[in-house]
Amino acid sequence: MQAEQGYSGKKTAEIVGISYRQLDYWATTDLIKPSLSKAHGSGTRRLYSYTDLVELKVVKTLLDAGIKLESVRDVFSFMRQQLGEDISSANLVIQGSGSVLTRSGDELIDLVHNGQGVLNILPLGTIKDEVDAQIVAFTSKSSESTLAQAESA
Amino acid sequence: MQAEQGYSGKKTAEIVGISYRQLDYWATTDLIKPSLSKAHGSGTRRLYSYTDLVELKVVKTLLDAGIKLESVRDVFSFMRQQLGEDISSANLVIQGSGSVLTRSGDELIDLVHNGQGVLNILPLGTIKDEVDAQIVAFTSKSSESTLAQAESA
DNA sequence: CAATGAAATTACGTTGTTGTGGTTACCCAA
DNA sequence: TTGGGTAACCACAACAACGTAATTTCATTG
Repeated sequence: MQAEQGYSGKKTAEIVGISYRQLDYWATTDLIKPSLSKAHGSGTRRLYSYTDLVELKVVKTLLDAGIKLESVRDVFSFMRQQLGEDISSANLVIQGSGSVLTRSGDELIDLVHNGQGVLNILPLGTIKDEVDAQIVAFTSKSSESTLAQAESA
Repeated sequence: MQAEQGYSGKKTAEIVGISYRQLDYWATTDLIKPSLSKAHGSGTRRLYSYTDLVELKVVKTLLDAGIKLESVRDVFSFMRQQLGEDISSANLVIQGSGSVLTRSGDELIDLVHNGQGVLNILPLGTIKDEVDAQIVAFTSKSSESTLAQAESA
């Protein structure tokens, strides 16, 4: 038996807390596509990676905060490049046109102090924690699998 | 001849930088209605106050920042009470469900530091300045009228 | 008072993001 | 190999937030 080879569409939607319709729509409209295995017709299966889960959760969080999906699309055009490793301590800051990833708290405070337009601040550490919690909650029944394994996807 | 008795619909839209359709839609759907004179049928005129202009500019700024109008409606349910006098130094902070007005910068920093969910920060001083600038720009031709008079509306 | 310009109203179309439900086609187990 | 389950796909409806273009009705000027 293989270890978790990623997350199915249905399980992904459950973990992230979105509807399957949303997951599907976002995939077909090129917002977030499954990086492990893309669909190629009816009957085929999508396979999402752990990083995909985090990105999807970011989308959901922004939507819950009242941001339009259209704006979320813009954010991800930028964020996809920067989103490398230690997201945990970073903050995503959206300023009208562009977006920034701040590593230290000081950077963030500077932005807030100088702030001219609207600032939108999203702590990524919290996002990751929530995803981890939901993974544990939904994978507990499926026997053997540690979080460490899950995140390596 | 009377001094500026408020702002007409068309002039208001120009000053704030929105379409007349938006102004109309927001009025008929009870987001922001003209406080000096409401419409009561075709041919009648709406009359907006200076405070109305600032509120409208807040709406536009939030829209430009990618916030859904539906969320803006929620914000104004709250903000309408607090929006009294010295807005200039205040910041509007939106946190998922509710909103807060911070007077000092320290309050704001605290919120950012503790921040769990998504924070949306809007400096109201800038808004007021922009409205003032546009009032001057559009009222210059209409002869006599100082900004002090305009703000007293 | 009548005409005219302007502003509110109405009507219809559009677009993006879903919900719902049916259809197709693959994957896997028996 | 052959079903059966399931996941992707498709079609349609709905809704909010407008754009655009008549159309009504007032306010004001001559």
